[in-house]
Amino acid sequence: MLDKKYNHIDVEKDKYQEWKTKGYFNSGDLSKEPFCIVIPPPNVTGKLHLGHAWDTTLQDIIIRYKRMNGYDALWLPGMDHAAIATETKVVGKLKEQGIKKSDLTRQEFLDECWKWTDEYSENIRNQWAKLGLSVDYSKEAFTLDENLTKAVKTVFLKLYEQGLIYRGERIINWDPQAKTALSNEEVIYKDVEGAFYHLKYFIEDSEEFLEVATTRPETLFGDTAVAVNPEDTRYKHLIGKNVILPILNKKIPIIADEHADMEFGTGVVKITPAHDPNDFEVGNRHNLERIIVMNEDATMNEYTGIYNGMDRFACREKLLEDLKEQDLLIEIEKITHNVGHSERTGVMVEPYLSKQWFVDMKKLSSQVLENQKNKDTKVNFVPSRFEKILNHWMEDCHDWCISRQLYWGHQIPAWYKGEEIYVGMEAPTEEGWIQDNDVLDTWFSSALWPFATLGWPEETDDYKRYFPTDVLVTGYDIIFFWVCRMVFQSLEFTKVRPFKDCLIHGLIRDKEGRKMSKSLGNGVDPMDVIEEYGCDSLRYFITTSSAPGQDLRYDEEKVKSTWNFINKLWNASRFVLMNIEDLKETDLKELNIHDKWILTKYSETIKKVKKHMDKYEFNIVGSTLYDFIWDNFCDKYIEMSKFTSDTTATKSTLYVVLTGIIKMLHPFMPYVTEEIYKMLPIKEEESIMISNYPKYDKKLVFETNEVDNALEFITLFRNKKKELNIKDFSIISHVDNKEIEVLLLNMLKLNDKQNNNNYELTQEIKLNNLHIDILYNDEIDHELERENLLKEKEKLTSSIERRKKLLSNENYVNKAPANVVENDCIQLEKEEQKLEEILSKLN
RNA sequence: GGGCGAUUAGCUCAGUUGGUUAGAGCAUCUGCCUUACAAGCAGGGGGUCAUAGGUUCGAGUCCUAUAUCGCCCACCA
Repeated sequence: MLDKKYNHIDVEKDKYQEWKTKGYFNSGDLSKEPFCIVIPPPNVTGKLHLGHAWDTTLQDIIIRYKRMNGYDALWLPGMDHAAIATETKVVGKLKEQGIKKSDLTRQEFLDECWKWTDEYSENIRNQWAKLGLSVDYSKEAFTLDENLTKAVKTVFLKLYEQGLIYRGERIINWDPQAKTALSNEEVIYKDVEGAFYHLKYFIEDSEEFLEVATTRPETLFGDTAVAVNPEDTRYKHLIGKNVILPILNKKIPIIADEHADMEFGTGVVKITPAHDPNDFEVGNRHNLERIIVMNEDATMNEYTGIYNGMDRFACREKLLEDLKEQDLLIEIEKITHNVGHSERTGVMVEPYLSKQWFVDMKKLSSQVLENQKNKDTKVNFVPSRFEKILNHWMEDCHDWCISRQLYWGHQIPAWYKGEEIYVGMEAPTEEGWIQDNDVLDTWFSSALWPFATLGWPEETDDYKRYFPTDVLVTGYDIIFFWVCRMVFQSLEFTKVRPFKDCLIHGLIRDKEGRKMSKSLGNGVDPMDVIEEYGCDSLRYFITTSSAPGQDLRYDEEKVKSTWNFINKLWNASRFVLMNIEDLKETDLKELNIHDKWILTKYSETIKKVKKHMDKYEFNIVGSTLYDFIWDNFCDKYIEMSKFTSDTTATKSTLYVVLTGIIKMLHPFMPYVTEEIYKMLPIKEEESIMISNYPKYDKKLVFETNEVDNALEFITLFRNKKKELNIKDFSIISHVDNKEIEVLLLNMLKLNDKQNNNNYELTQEIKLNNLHIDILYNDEIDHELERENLLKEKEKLTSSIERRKKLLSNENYVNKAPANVVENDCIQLEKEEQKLEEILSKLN
């Protein structure tokens, strides 16, 4: 016998281990049609948060659903080495132990990273288990695995051979703490308080000066020109002359370049080709020298004279003091401006001239745009609006800086000997070649994830069977980081899309709608939620509480209410199990009217649920099941079934519907549904996980009008009775249909109310063909009754008027769907009848 | 500057290709311990669907503006 209350701790105990041991998570049944999802590999940097719980639960729902629908479902798990993210963490951990990265050799440092990875990947696996995820561990991958490494090298080599990967000096985003280059996507722009520093650049052999405004005065050591707009009449005469660079007292030319905006500031801009991307372009156009003035850690270098060795910000302060002293500082104009920060270390990014590896994006991105025009081969975004993010990013993308000055990652397969470069799968055999020290951007390897994890570049059985994958599930925040890159790499190397569908979900927010973040301290640990409310509650809440693509506020009250729903299911199951203990086989031959009624609602529910499951509309599935289970099954059918629970038909119906319910809920709530399934007296499989999903069966669909009508009548009767405020009464039934009459008398508890005739008054209760009189003594408030009747009369009158008007409108009658118009007629008739009754009572 | 989303009950949100008088959870009010469940049951109340136009027989839904909030991208010497 089940406990009276659902206990999620007991229910969730040991089940995952059992499923895993029995091999239910494993794919590979070649007799079935394949279906594949690859997990977005979490970084091995920490623990999973609610966003992961959401993302992975969605995938688990899809994979369990497909498995139950007879597919060979492969959900391939894995993790990402997360180059800079992990390296930053490991550096931090070493720092706590008083060890600097530079104290270790490359290999020693990598050993530390592997230790970290082992520890954290085990944590993540434990969390996957806590979340009940049915991933196929036999296929688990890691971005630094041997075959992934091979894929990475192959891609690098092939792109290099095509000239789509090149090495060059460019202005890149430099993270001075991690001492590495970053891609544009790893830079986060934040509004910060800053200033425009207006400086005097004196014109050579003159008392006149140009007013130059800059937000980064410390870069002036790298100035190799000042630019004015060629059309700018204020300065035209100065073009070709020189100005004296403050502090260094060096002559630099005044040049004319479109880059100088006449409308902005003074119209004069200092040109620092080694420290600004626009200035770099200007420098190229005018053949200007590129002078780097900072070291890798953003301290000033020897080129800056007395400032050598100072941090960039300290230098700025001291420099401003010195400029002020020399009367070269005109004004400090406070502004807020957008400044780039490193996504991982949080420090201000320094635009910095550096020799790096880049991917030329022109061909790759145009392939994506071209492919998205073909509806048979494109990636289908769900919701479709997110396709715009992909297209937009592909239309306007800069070359991708892929080299990182880190240890943790795929070391770039390029070797140097003097000026020579060799790119290949293995080191050249001759002496004297030295491999590039740098590693690749972590997204370079994760871009290959969907096909590399399945064995590419080898034509493995898995690759042939499961690729392209069926659906990728991820948040909208990483479409341009990751989804875009998977798409263009896949198109280039496998010639097909990496996944047919791309299901996008939103971000998880706190109760006030703020992003969950460490700095706000408003993060919620999914493991805590699971502890308190159970995994099933969390999973159902998180996947059914928002429309596709919308953000979701985490609200503990709603998790609680989900727990209540599960408790409801639990108790309904308790009731059913108590009543079907002796059921040996189902027999739906001699059904009672209410059995037919629930079987019909059940069939409709299956149809609707499947339709929305197939469209990934889990919120609709959630509410459909909730309504069916709570309102129809529990509140109505179970109540009705109590009067026929000794019949095989009702027992069978209870069994069939409950079994179907738990199967449809299983993808959302794997644990409680398994627990209930195991207690069923008849079951097709030893686990619900491997049972068959319910199928819509026409034979279980019946005409249900009579019961629907009866249920409506029950509500009406209860209302009337309450209105009359009577305790003592009798009834006379005028119901013709015996089965319906029995149902009504049972449900309304009227069986012992039919024999007493000593009452003065009669209240008719009628609905369509149903009619029961209540006999009672006059205890009621006539005023109140009259008031209610008047209210109802008014309501009916206006509704009748509305309908009459509608129906007299030819346009409406001709153009609206027939069933809508027909329904209007029926309703109108009913309302008129009702109104007549009310009028007669009022007189 | 470009784009996207949101605006619906006190709160959090649904609302499918336009089709009855707009739904749910929580909260609230009334009455019930009816042997599956009081974390429950039976009933209520509560909404000019942000604003203004338009299309249509019919608009929460489609179109055009506007407002407020949020996000993304780009620019910012």
